[in-house]
Amino acid sequence: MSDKLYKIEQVSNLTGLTKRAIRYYEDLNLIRPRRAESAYRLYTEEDVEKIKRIVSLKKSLAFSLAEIKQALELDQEVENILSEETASLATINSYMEMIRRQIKLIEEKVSQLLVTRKKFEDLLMRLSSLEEKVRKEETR
Amino acid sequence: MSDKLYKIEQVSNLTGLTKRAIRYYEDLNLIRPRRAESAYRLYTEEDVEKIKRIVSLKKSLAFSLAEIKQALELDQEVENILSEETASLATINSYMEMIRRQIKLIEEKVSQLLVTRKKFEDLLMRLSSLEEKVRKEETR
DNA sequence: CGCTCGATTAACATTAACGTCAAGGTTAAC
DNA sequence: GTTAACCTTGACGTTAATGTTAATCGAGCG
Repeated sequence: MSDKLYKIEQVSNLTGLTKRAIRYYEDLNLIRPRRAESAYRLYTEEDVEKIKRIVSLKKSLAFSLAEIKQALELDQEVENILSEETASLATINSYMEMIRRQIKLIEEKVSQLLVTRKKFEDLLMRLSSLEEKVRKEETR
Repeated sequence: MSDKLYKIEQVSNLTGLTKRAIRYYEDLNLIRPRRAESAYRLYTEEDVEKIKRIVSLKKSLAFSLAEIKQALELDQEVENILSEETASLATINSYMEMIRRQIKLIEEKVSQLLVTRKKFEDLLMRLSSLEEKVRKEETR
């Protein structure tokens, strides 16, 4: 089961990447889809899962200087409001909303990173078991 | 006190950025150093702190596709080792070390992000107090 | 005063990560 | 069997974030 093969546009829909980006990732050897006789790229479920993992890792990246600037400006504006104490309720609430959005963004990145960390920790534990086993066999 | 002014090379040493990058950030209006009569840029302690904050935010980013590829490859190699069970102790230990390094990297990024989140949460609480105060004054 | 070191702007170069054609094959529906 | 919708491989364009080089100016030292 699950030997379904996808063409690139479907993969694009499934992953949110553009077709161009998907081909680019192949240039970088991040993925290696097989080919039909027609030379069409054919992606397995596994390929798609791998691309989704890449997307998730990339999302925990995405902090351009422009975004950093926005965050710092938001910070500064709020500091001004706090020191002047002359803002309207509407203004205050709108800034609170903006900050909440920033916090949410950060939390998404953090949780992406934690998923990745967990994967590595699992690998570490499994390697540790293997090491113990090998060690025992050697001293046999 | 602390009205010391730095020239660009000193700032470069203090922050780890190149002079070019520092000037570029000025182009983006991320920083606004004052100028000497000679047109030399002069940076206050505050300027330097701000730049350090930018660097820290940038570091919690830094996950290029090349790095993602490395991580995925490491993952794959380890999976192979685990399934084959033929690796030497030395191999196993070296992979464990590589994984530990990846985990450390991730944890650094996470803690950077958490610092930033905490700053925003502080702002949120302070805004919340201000809101309450304003609300009371309005219904007075 | 001249020399050297460091600062300035300007401008062109580069790398990553795609976007955007163009020219041509493929597939599926009618 | 032709047309529309999708695929392919170039190849050149673009944006962010710098690197690099050139030409010029200022500062401090002997």
